[in-house]
Amino acid sequence: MQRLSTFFYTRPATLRIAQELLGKVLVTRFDGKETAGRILEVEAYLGTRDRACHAYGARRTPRNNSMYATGGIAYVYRCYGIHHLFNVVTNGPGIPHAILIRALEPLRGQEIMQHRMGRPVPAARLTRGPGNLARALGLDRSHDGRSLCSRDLFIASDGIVLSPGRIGRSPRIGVDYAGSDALLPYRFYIKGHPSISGRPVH
DNA sequence: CGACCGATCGTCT
DNA sequence: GACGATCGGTCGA
Repeated sequence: MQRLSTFFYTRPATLRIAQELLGKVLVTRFDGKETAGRILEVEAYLGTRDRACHAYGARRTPRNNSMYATGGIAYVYRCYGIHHLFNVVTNGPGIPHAILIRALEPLRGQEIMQHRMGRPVPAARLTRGPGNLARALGLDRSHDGRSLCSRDLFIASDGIVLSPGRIGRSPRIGVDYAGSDALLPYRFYIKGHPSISGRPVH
């Protein structure tokens, strides 16, 4: 397992990074409990001119402040008062790009994930959907702004390389309020995987 | 299968 | 005071 370096995240190529994150492994080691999952589905949010992005119009508030930091940190926010959504901040300082992680394939610590969900959950649904996976990995607002090159929070490559033909692409989910930007094809996923959220568009 | 609905609360207007 | 980058359950076709 090779941990991704700061350089991976700070490149000014968020759409490329989004695709490269597919197949990588997100790991948390909180409270001595290791949980890990392979990234199956992501969405890119491209800063101040993207209506679906929290930084649209250069909006900067206490909530989205970490988007403006340099790449390689987490942006975690609360959604609908219930869920936490985990993002990877990319690009250089002052450029508020981020990639939402939408689905994982559970690899390690499934017992711990089950316990965190607080109710019986089928294995395939444990880390399907951004709210579910954040909960399963123990991610919450307290991790906002944390480095993704930490001992207890990081993304690694285990050498698995996806052929381009296995990557699907579609508009982002749940951003109808974004007008024409809701149509931008900034969602990427591994085709045909049972833990993909929403409906794959081929 | 698709449509709809309630939960629940921090954030911003 | 309104609103979500969601989720799971329910209802009807």
